Amino acid sequence: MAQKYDPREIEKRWQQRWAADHIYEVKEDSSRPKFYALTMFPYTSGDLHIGHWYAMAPSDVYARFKRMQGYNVLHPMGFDAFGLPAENAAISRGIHPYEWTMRNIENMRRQLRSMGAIYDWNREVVTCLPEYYKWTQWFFLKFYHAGLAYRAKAPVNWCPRCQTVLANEQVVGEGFCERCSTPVTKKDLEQWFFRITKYAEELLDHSRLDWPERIKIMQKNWVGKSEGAEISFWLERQGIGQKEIRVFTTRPDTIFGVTFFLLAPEHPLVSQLTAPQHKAEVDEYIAWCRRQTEYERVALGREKTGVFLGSYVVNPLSGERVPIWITDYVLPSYGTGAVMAVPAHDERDLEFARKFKLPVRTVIAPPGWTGEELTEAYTGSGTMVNSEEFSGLPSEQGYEAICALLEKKGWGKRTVVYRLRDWLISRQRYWGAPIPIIYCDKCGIVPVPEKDLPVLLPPDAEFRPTGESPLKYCSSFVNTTCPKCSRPARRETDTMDTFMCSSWYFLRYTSPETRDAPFDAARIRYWLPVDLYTGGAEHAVMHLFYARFFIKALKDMGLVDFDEPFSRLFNQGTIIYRGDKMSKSRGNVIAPDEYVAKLGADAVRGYLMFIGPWELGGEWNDRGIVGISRWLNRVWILVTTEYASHTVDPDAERELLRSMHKTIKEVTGDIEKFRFNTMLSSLMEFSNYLSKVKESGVVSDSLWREAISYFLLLLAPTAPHLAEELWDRTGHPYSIHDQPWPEYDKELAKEEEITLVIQVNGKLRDKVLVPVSISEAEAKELALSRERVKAYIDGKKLTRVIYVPKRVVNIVVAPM
RNA sequence: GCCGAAGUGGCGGAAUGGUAGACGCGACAGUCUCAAAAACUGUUGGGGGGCAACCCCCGUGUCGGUUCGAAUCCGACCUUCGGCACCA
Repeated sequence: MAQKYDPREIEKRWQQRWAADHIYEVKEDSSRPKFYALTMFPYTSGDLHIGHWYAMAPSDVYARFKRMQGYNVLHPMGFDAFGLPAENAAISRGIHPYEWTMRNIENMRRQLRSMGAIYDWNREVVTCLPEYYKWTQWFFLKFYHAGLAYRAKAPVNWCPRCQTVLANEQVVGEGFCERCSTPVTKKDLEQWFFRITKYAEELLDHSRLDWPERIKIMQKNWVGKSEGAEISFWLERQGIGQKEIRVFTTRPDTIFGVTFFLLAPEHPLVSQLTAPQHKAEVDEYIAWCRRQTEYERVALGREKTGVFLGSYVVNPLSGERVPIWITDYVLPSYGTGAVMAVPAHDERDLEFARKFKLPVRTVIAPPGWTGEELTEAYTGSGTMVNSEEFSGLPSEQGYEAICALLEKKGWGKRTVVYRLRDWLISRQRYWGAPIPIIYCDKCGIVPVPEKDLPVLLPPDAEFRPTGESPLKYCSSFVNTTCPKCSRPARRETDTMDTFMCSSWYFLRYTSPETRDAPFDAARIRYWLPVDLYTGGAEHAVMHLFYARFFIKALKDMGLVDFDEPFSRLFNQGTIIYRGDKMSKSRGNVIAPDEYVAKLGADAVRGYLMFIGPWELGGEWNDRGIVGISRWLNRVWILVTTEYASHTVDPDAERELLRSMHKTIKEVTGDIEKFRFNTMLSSLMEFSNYLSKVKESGVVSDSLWREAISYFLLLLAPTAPHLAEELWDRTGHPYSIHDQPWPEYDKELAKEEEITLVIQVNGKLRDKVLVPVSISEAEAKELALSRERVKAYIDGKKLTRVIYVPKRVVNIVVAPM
């Protein structure tokens, strides 16, 4: 009696053997082409759920496939280990973040091992360990010395009740504190920034990247490039040290339609431009704005607000005097924080004008305009009117003419503005890499010397229930001496955004043991850039964007010789369970462990890939997985029970060879396209077919053995344990995972006969099996002579006969 | 509001200009069994006709169009999901 398929026993045994033999250890090898297949590393939340497996199992299949194709494949794994949840655990449960994180890593490593991936654990990277974050700090210093890091005041999320800074993730719903549900406000603090805006233009260039179109579009929108002009409006009032205020506009051609002028409430000239009799009202408005939450301020469909300052600017082209207002819809951080308002041609300005009864003047005539008042803002192009000497020009020409005039007179210039802001990397938290800066009363801002790195997190910090940064109150950490003058000094207590850690982890995988540098330069040259990066689309504009910036900056510093980290990007979809994205906080996670224990990792891997196209994600279904499990079981029986050849039928042999080569072709193509669902369908069809062949026993023993071994090779990336076991049991040398990927023979894969479909007026009327070699004339003649077709064409006029080789004959008839 | 993706049996999905529903789940029927489960075999889009082998009509979110032929291409719309959102 044959042994039963016991995935638990098989998987454990092979995982141990592979580990003992180090078969997945990766060495640099210049004789083979390299392939760096990277999967986004997980955050150390504690448990991997099925969503993580959905990201990791198919990418492991792809990496295994490349490996069998002869590439030297680096497919590493590590842990994104700094971050807020660890600190929250410390506050609520009294566990130190380090302990909480390391315990979680322990468990996640166990889960990852059970998946049977080709991760080389010698290359593991953990971002919260000093040997890693030392280099995160080192990079900070590099950026600092390159002039890419600076300190500035910036608003942070502030909970007035907890008296503490909140990270964006701690602001929940419509702008409330996660802990006490108080509306969150803004508070200005000195913080560290990275000058990512310096790379805005370069970051727009995706031309050499094989990335999904939608991610590129999201990044483009994030950069938000706008071309326009900067124009100076003259200040009427003298004696305030400045004669003009500059605005940015994308529509200089509408300048004759300016009927009022807007400043952000935060604009530095507001107080000087406020007339005494308006001061009280202006102060009150500014105070009101400050009380607004970010969410309220930016909420759409909100009524426009603002106050008149009591002063005026002069339009440089028309010489017209227009009133200055302040309003919160003008953002201080975009453009110049000042706007020339053209209500006739801007929706927001029109709303504002209507609310405050300000004049509206049409200066761009829409096609067919006859001088009536516009009912809504016209933002398109048209003919310029009411624009002095520019009247009559098409607005596109007017744009150019006005820019030229402004530049000639020195009143303005063409310019480009980006929505992208500099990257705020300061976090007022404990569980992150400390920013290696010291403040000295005498020397000012002093970077920690490289030799003193890492600046270690103090293990004895106190975690307060309010969530205030423990570093701030940890005197052993804060108090230090100035590296320059040796006097008492204070350490920076902010830590770095975790996106800093994930901006370079893929470099560290190449040489995690390197002590004297963040990475080994020669190995970086060998492995980088990453050939294929896979992960969730939620990182489209944060992680992926920061990492690109990071690498571009390193390139300019001469630390690496490439300027894009990820040549190809692929986003898998999301696994849904009970109508929602799987997450711990939603309480709808499916743990892989019980399925692995019951049905085996191979079944879980297979089922996840069978759900549908990888990029679409899908709903986890408890019942669906048994289909894969049953199939693996049938494969087991197919291969482990003996084959008995009765007769050898050459036609059957040819048919088996054809089927085999067709399957190789399809499986190879599907993996390349990440179509793992149809890859599995092909494998199933082939195994179903093999079962039929086995029943009839019409092929030779040797051909049967060959077919089985090819089948196992194709199955190996998907079900690595089962394939290895069956490879072993069919007498092949260890290991199947060191075998070359099979190649198909075009000639053998070719069909000999095809089903020719015969249509009349596009409707299917008959089918006939014909040799592939059939000629067009033969096919047409055959189609017209078919009994069933005649019934539809007799008595009609034959107008055309269309032949599509190997597919269809369509007979077109018309009534007589 | 803008940008992007997607709508196909009871369900997941296949087919990206040429046989709609591959493969799998579920359901139904059968084999085995005292019985049940498991396993295996068969049937399974809807409607209609025939004793039958079979045959006909309809059918890929909606409405139009292009084409000999459309799930697939084009136009308008509806729905769902993701992202951005007062950026001058």
